[in-house]
Order: sequence, then C-alpha cells, then structure tokens
Amino acid sequence: MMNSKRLLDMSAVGIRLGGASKQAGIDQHAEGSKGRKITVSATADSGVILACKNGPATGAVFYKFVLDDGSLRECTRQDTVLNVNDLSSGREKYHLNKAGCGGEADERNSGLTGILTNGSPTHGLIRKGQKADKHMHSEARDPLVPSGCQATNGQQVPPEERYPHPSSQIPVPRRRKPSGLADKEVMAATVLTSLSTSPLVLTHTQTASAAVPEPASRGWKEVLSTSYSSSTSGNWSWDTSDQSVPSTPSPPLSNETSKSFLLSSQSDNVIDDVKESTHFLFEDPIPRKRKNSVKVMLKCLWKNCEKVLSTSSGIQRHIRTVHLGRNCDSDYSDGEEDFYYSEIEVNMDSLSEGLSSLTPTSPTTTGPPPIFPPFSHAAFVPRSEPAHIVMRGPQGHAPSLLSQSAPSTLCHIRTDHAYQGPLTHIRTVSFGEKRQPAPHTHTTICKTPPFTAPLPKPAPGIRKPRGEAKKCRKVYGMEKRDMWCTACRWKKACQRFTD
DNA sequence: TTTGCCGGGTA
DNA sequence: TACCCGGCAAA
Repeated sequence: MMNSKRLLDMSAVGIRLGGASKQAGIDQHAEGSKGRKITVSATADSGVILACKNGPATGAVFYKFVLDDGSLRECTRQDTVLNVNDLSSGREKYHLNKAGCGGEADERNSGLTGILTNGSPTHGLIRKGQKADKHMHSEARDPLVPSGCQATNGQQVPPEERYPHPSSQIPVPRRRKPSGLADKEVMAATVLTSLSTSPLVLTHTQTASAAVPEPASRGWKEVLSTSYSSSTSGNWSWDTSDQSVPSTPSPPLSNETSKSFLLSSQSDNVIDDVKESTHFLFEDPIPRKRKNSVKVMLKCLWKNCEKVLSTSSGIQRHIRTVHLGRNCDSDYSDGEEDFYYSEIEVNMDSLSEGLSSLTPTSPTTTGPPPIFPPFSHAAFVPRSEPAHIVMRGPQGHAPSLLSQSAPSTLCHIRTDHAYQGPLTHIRTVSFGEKRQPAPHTHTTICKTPPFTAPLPKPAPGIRKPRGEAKKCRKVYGMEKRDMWCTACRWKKACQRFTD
C-alpha cells in the first residue's frame, strides 16, 4: 500500500469561478492515476461542507455536503468531469462546470472550475464548528460524461477535456439525486463560490459568516499563495480545526491567514479526524511575507504536542516520526498518514523590535525558548488559540513554545501605556509577581482580583527589592531610549519587564 | 559604578 | 495628569 501511493507534490491548484481565475497549485510526482484518492471539502457561510473525492481505484468523484443542520448530503458532481492531462506531469484537471449537483445548477455557480493537478490524497476544508462525516459517499461515474447533474450528459465539456488522455480519465460517479436535494446541492455549490470570494469564512464561526467580503481576486489566490508557493509532496488540508477555540475577530490580515492549514494525507476519515477538520496539506510552503512581517509557523496539533516548525515538511516529519512512529529517514509518505498541524503567525517585526537586543531564536529550535517580556512587543498574532496565548504567568516560566510565551498585541498595547493611562487592567495579569506594589503605584493594587485581600502598603522608605529582570535600560540601552517603556523613561518602575 | 525607581517638581 | 529628574539604595 505504501508503494502504491505516490508522493504528492502540490503546487498548483487552479480554481476558476465565474471566469475569475484563481490559481493555486498542486503538482505532484505522478505515479499513475490508480489508487488515487482525492477529497475536497469546503465550507462557507452557507453552512455547507462540501467534499469530494475520487475513489482509490475507480477514480469516481464524490461529493458530500454537510449542511448546517448536521445532515449529510451526498452527491456526485454530475457536471464534473475529471480529466487527467499530461500524465507525464501527473496533472489532472477537474472541471466543475456547474456547482449544482442536482442538475438544477444555479447559473451563479456555473463556470466554477476547479483544476486540481493530480491527485492530492486529501483536501479538506471544514468549517469551524462543523462536524463532518468521516466517510465519503461514493458513486461511480463515467468520467467521459460531461458535466451536469445528468451524469451522462457531457455536452458541457470540451472535447479536449473530455478525452484527454485515455488512461487519465477518471470516472465521475453518476450523481444520485434525491428529489428536494437540489437546493441544498446548489447551496453547496454556492459554497464554492463563497470560498473563492471570501476566505474569511473559514475562520469564522457560523454566526460570524457576515464576514467582510473580500474581492474575489483575493480569495483563493491569496489564501493559497499565502500558505505555499512551492511544493514537494504531501497532502494539503485546509483546516479550521480550532473551531473549539473562540477567537477574537481578526483584522483582515489575520482573518485571511488565520486559517489553519493542516497536513492530512489520505485516509477516508480525513474529515473525521480529531479536530473534526480537514486540512490542506502543503509541502514546504514558503509563507508569503505578510503585512507586519508575519511569519507563518506550523504548530503540531497532536495532543500534548506543541511542536512548532517553520516548514510543512518539517512538521510532517515531526508528526510522522514522533506521532506516527514512522521512519524519519525521508519525507516519503505513503498517503496513509494524517498530519494535523495548524498555522500560526509570528509577527517578526514586533518580535524583532521588542527583542532587538535579544538573541533571535528560531522557532524550530528545540532548546528553551527565549523568555519574552511579559507584555511588551507582541510577536504573535494568535490564529487559533488566542486565549492561552494572551495570558501568561509570571515571568520565569517560559512556556515551551512561542505560542505560549509570546504576548499578544493587545497586551502589548496595554502594557506600554500602562504607566501613562489609568493603570486599570495592567496588573491583573501580573498576578504572582514577587514585587510589592509601590505605594504610589496606585491603581495597580486596585486591580487585583476582588477576592484578594488588600496588599499591605510597604512602610514608608522601604523600597521594593530590585527585580532581577533586565529593565528597558539594559535591554535597549540608552541609545534606544525611545524603546523603553514609559515608566522607565520616567524613571519609574519598569512596566515592561516586571519581575 | 551602574541600575532601578521613589518621591517630588513642573507644565 | 503627563512628564521629568534628583537622589537613594541595591546590585
């Protein structure tokens, strides 16, 4: 089975919607089309999850729709023609000329064309909070049959596409179309439209579907290009696996990038994974530099594992070796592995700014992570787990990884102005500090939790012990005094490097 | 000597 | 209230 699978190199997936072309790519090292599994899942505001795949042997293409109410809708894309062109390059083309599976394709959906170069074992998009079924419905379909829900109607497919390469044709299962399902199917098709026009849907809860629409030109293209540009092998998964974790509305940038991309190879149970999510799996993504120099890191989602690596290959290797117990000698994948990892963003600008004097440490470093100032410059833009990223215990307990150690931007803002404004919320998270509140550090005390007894004021003239942490003066030096926290600049107790 | 920051002064 | 700084004390 291992050998029957191919290494996949995805580099170009093209999705064209209504003529607007969005390229994303999947390339692969073709090893023939047999045994190929393709699963595509997608969700959108409409609350529909769409998934499709072609059977391992038959190459049939199936689609599954999970509706908001949890019901599962299965169908085959009758209007789908799967062709495999250019076997030498291992590319296949999937043309979804119409989204509607029921033959009542909405015109809005017509023209939807997805080009998936060659079989990626699994592709998945699962909407946050959506539970997807683990098994895909399958039906055989004649690949030569043109699109249209009438599986046998192929008039919509150009000849060259209908008869690409004899061996490359993958039969598309004829769609069974129960009456009354047409609407839902159309809606599913609409999902694709939504996906291509609003990547935000992937990160929002169902109720947050009213996300700010983005120009279609940014949809897939940006999302995909953001995550990877070159590829080697593997699966790609689009993951919103963090549905269980509420997230603060993100700025456009975050929205777009907060989608987690997880590796997920093969398996018919892709959608049934732990996180109930599917993922796009990319190999060696070259994270596009985003605004604010946000660097995308990949965090392992296996339980009790917070490994963060910078490349998908690395994270794959990590998962393969550590969690799957496989040989780590190569990146070889038999396509039967499930990789679960999510993207996290690291704001390199902020990081470098706040830690300019500190030794930069690669996120992939296995050693102890640097201890960041508790609330200084934010380095992380929490993508999926904002909660645990934001709050942090007293300094000194450096979490094992960035995701736990880096403060959020929010904290950063609050902290840096702590001394200037009403010091309301600042110290609330500084619980456990050993330093005593200065008599005139005012507000600091009143912000302790209600149940906390008032801290005794130090006797006049008694200074609180000097902290051990480096203060802004030491960290930044006099030459960078402008980088000091306000308190330090005023020769007050440092608010940034609290003890 | 350097550093942290209290306490007080000024605008 | 924001900002600045003299000066003390710990490192």
